[in-house]
Amino acid sequence: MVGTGRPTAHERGRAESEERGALPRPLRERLARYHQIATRAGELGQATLSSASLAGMLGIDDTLVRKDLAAAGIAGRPKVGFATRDILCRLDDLLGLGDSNQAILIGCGHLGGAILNYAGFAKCGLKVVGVFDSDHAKVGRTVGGHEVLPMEKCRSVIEVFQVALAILTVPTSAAQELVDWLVGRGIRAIWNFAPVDLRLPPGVVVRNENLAVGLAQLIHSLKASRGGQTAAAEGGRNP
Amino acid sequence: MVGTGRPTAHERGRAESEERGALPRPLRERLARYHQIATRAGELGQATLSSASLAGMLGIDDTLVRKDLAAAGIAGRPKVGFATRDILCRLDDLLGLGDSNQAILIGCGHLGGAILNYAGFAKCGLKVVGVFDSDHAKVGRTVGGHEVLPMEKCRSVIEVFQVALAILTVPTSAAQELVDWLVGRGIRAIWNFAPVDLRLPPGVVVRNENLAVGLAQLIHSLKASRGGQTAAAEGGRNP
DNA sequence: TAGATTGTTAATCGATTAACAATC
DNA sequence: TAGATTGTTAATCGATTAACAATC
Repeated sequence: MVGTGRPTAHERGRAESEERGALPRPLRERLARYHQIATRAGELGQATLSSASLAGMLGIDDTLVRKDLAAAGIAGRPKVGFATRDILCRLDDLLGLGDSNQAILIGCGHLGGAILNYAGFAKCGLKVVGVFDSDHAKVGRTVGGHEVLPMEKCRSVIEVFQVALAILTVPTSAAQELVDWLVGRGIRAIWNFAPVDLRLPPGVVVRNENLAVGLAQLIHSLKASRGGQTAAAEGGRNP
Repeated sequence: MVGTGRPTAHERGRAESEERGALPRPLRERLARYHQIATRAGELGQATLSSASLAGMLGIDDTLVRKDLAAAGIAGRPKVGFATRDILCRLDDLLGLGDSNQAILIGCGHLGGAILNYAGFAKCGLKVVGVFDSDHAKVGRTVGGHEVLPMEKCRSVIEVFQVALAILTVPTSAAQELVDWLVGRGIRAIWNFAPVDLRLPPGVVVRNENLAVGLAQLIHSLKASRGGQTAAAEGGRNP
């Protein structure tokens, strides 16, 4: 940066996103999708994937796929394609999915229970080491193989396991206060399912899943396409 | 379009997204968020919202907020801000959330049950008129106030209620085949929670919620921010 | 009035696509 | 070889921001 004035929004944005090798968000989202497709292809015994086939599945240009994979450091072979194994290994590494990612889940309602019962997140290295609820009526139950613990034990679990990631499936009204407390205890990443945009201090990352916003967009697409022939695929991104 | 060649990808994309007033995706996502914030502000008795306060909550530039609201046809008043009621009414109308949006839900597992038990989607006008599962052991149960029906009855429910929207909470392996069938029965929009990118004919819209992709991105952000001071908010968008 | 806020145009920037070369 | 596919540079495009005018 040159000059003495305060940094512009562009300068701030760039400084934040470029440190420590963070990827631009659109690229990162596509990489996560390539990873998912490659996982399935691997299970089906498919040894290679062409940029055209990946592009077809995502509804994007095949040039973009090649650019993305090149940016991720994955090389293909002309006339053959990209090795499924290369894609998986490199993206596991780049996205950090190979490690064991320990997490706690707070709020053991229907959605919390659904997440605990879904086995697929293990492919991202997710390992839930504690499940909590402030409702003492729920404490002691077993959900998805996890015993529900009282909130009083949350602090020590975070410390003992050095947990960095918290999954929040609590009511909207409780979310912001809880997040502030969690950040104070050392939590560095929040997967938030409450329909509210949480504000966080620098150094903490959040993903607001916000299903209601997704539904609103889908409904708009539906209305807009009525009578037309719009073929639109809505992705699953969360800002 | 000029010339006789086949349309370029740009031309195709433009033709698809501009017909019948569909909004660019990033804009539409922000509009859905403004709607959500305005709903909450209204419940709290807040009569006006400034572009700066909206921008602060979403972590974006306030100029962008004013541009967005202007694009939506919402006018503000200097020194006062935008009327909460104006935002709500206009976005209800523009996004199509004011109408009753009838839907069916297929796949009554944990996630399906969580969706049926969440009241917040009613704010988007969502009304579930049928819940189905191919597992006969689940048929007859009541979930979130809905009786689970056998798949055999799905066809007639779609026809009788003229349902356009289907919520899919079925296993990945069943998703594509089921979607093909639903489209044949008249379904025009799919809210898909299976971690797979469904392919659809023109005229049908999909939103792939794909939580695993969201988790993968959050984990990457966490790793990338380690040691740094990255303040990143992940949105909840789905391509 | 002065000041705060909206409204709008021009500039900038990042992401995507087109064109084409390189390679197996 | 011929052909299919990857790799890369330049052009394009859309979205965002900066600058500033307008308004209450």
